[in-house]
Amino acid sequence: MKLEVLTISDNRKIQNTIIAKIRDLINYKNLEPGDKLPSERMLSDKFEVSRSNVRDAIQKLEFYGLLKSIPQSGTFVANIGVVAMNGMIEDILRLESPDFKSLVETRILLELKTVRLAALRRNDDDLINIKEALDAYEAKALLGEDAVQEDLLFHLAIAKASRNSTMNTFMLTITPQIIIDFEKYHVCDKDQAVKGIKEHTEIYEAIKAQKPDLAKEKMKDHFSVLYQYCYSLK
Amino acid sequence: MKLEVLTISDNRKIQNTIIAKIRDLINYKNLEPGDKLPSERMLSDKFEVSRSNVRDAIQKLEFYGLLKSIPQSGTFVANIGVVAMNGMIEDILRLESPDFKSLVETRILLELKTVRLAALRRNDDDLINIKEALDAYEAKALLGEDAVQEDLLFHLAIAKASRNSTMNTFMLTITPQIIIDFEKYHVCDKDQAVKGIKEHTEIYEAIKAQKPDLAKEKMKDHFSVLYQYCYSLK
DNA sequence: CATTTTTAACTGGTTAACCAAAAATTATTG
DNA sequence: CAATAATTTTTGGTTAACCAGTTAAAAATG
Repeated sequence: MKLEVLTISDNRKIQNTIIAKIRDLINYKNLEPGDKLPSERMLSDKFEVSRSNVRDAIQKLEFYGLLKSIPQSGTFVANIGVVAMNGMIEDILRLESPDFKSLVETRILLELKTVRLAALRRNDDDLINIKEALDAYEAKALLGEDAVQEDLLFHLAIAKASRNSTMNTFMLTITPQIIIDFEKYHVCDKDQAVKGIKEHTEIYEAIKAQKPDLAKEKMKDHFSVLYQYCYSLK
Repeated sequence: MKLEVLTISDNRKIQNTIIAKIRDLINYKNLEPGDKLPSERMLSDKFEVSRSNVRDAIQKLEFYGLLKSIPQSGTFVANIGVVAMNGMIEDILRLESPDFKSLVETRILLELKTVRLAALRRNDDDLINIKEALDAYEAKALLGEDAVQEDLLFHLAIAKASRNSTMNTFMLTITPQIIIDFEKYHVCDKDQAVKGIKEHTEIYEAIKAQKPDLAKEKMKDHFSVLYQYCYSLK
């Protein structure tokens, strides 16, 4: 089954139009932090779009912390000023979907940090989780089967042990696309999988021994191929 | 106007319940990548929740790249395997809201990279944007007014110039909460704002001169207070 | 019987009516 | 006239009916 992405551009377009209109409204009416936006009904009426579309746009701005909806009360402008509001909405409207290179670049940055933090902060439960992920990866890789998923679950287990919820969330958001791209571009082949077992084990041992610098170095080694691949793309 | 956060826990709870049920369904029915999920109507019927709730849950899983909805066709399991699917849903269900320390820690990590990339990749337009943000900050800070917003817009302009869409998005997602926390904890006081002008200018000059290492160093200096603040929290 | 055409059922998305809680307004009361 | 109580209006959230496109089944055709 092939997954098409036809309607997304249309959907984003109308959503972005509404977001821009909300921005204009905030500016025109000089709405300050904490002020109430017109009701969803009024907005859908004013903008001549469906209330669902208005709700979706509000939800997106809520995700970025710019608005806050309160049931049976209203939608409110967040406690950031008009300047930041305008700047951020501008950026949100221009956001492009992440390319592979940008994803990998970010992943390497994040993981060199999470592995360090994991070595510093991990508790015994974290260690067990990481070990389980490592074993699952090893089992799959030794069989010569595709182990991209188990690979990334190992890395996610480390991110979890870093005790940094923001980095953990970020890792979660980029992982699915990375898996898809990896399988698409065949980034990981068989012999790399076996090589990966050793590298993973070394990373695990460094975290277990609570040696942050060593853990980071081992992760760096592990990423060397990916690093080159990433920067050879363009 | 005070913004309460009462309903969120309830909303998340029911949404997470549905996500867990979708996970169980995928496992029970052995749905593989590309397979079609039962229709929203069937799910809302089976789970005994409203179709809106089902749609919201699907939307969240879509955000994390685990599902894909196609109009007039169905909702499909993404091209990642069951192992990654289970692991990621597990993590998503356990995701906690980001604490201030985790936000700042992540921000410092991201910005030490984006400023480097910006120095390497910035074009003339990027430079103009950064300069404008710098001037706006300077004007506000010299007047002794609160310039937290202009401060962060300067940093967002750098993130934009880094030409890494993923990091740019991540910076956007954490910025509003950082602004709110900064104003809440009064992280930036008056004399720091004036000191900030010099630091911002130095960062700008390094980016202009396309000296990545210098830019990173200047950003590090700029963050030194914040860094200490962050790690003194606990 | 294979192939094409037509029809019916099903899909996610949209719309409009409805709900309960919160605000705002009006009426009542001391 | 101020303070309280009752009522109406307004709100985001929910529900159910509807829409247009897709998909699968059935019928027609050679």
